[in-house]
Amino acid sequence: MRVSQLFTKTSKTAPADEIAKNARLLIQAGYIHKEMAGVYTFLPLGLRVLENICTVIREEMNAIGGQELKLTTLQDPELWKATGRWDDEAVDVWFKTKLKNDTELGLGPTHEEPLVRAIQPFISSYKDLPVLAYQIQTKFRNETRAKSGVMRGREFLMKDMYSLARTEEEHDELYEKIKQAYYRVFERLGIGEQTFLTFASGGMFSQYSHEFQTITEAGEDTIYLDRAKKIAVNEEVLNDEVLADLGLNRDSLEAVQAAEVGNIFTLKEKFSKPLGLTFTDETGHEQTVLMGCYGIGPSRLVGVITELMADDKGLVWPDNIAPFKVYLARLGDDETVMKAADETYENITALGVEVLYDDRDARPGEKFADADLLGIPHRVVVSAKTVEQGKLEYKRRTEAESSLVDFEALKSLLT
RNA sequence: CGGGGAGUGGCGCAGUCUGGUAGCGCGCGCGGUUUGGGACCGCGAGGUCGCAGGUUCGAAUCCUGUCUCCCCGACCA
Repeated sequence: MRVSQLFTKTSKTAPADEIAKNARLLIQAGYIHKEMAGVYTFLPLGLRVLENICTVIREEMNAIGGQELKLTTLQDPELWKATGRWDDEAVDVWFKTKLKNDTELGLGPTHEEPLVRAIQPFISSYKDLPVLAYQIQTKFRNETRAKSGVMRGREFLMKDMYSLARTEEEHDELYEKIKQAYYRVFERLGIGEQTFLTFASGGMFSQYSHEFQTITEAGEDTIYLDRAKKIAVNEEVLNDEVLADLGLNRDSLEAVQAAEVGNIFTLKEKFSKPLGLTFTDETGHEQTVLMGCYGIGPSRLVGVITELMADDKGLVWPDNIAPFKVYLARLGDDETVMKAADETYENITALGVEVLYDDRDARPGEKFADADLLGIPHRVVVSAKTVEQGKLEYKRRTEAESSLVDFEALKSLLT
């Protein structure tokens, strides 16, 4: 992609009405556009990052046998009345609307009910189980206060997986398998080091749920962390009984701010029972399916990764989720430089590496500043100097010094 | 929802207290000089001053109402 063709531009100033670092930088760099409070458009560069995150998640969900589907955004009140969750008292974040004929509808804040109803016709025997089904879908939640940029929106993207098991043992196995997949996801997204399994409230059906909390000042939760054991306890469930149960010592805990990037829940029969999701077991008896649900917020992750990695020059993306891997800056417009830069663009692209080629008639400082602000992990410069020496200038976003390399060396740095 | 702050060209801001018909920087267009960390000169385009009502000869400025945005708190299935 040529910068001259990209319709977004960077700005020298951050928006005045945002305080959250993630929103300020993502808007300044042209990754997102704020539509309303808590509602953000993903522009081309931002969408690439979001899609790259989704790709990592999909690969890991598919690797453990997850089957992707897409549930609807519009929700049928009758379905939710069956589980008692249509009532605003029970779920206070509903966006509700109406059909022309006055029938009420909702915009899905989560999807347990519709998932159960969509899958129910296909589950009748123990032979049909277990199942892992997931989707990546826009959720709508009427938060009283949106905040923290893309980390807490009213409209946001979520990956939600649902497990359907025959027995508690089977459920536990699935739960553990998904937990391990989550570790791999956060590892691949470059936040594995800062992300901790955290014990949180399990609701009515299990003692705990597990959150994946990433340490960042921008986070909304306070967690108590045992770094050596690599586990944490959410402030909301912290008490002596819980600590004893988890084998943790209060003195070895460290209180830190963290952002919830994933949450896994045991649901047991909470939704399957009222909605009649049952199967016939080996002995011919009807049993209720045991469920679990497992969420990751890709759009929130864009914000969390920004908060965690950005520096004073702008965004910083890990290789595998960057919108482009290489920022190719052409300095000068001599014919030889133009030709060399065009060739370099083609050569790197031919390696299967995505390049953002700054072919603009702009001064070096502006190109370097944009390369930094956009957070592209590798920068390559073609100029009269490099052409003269038959080399390319290479620098990582996170390093201060550049070096001259030949194409073969560059190739090994990029692949 | 309670408390606090703010809405003025695309972006960042001044002007509001003390009413007199809107200004600066960036960006944008044209011309020229420039070219290794956001260059410079000249010319130019661009604004219902959030919205509605009121006071006044006259309102960005005063009054009333309303909408929106941000922050703190509460809330977070």
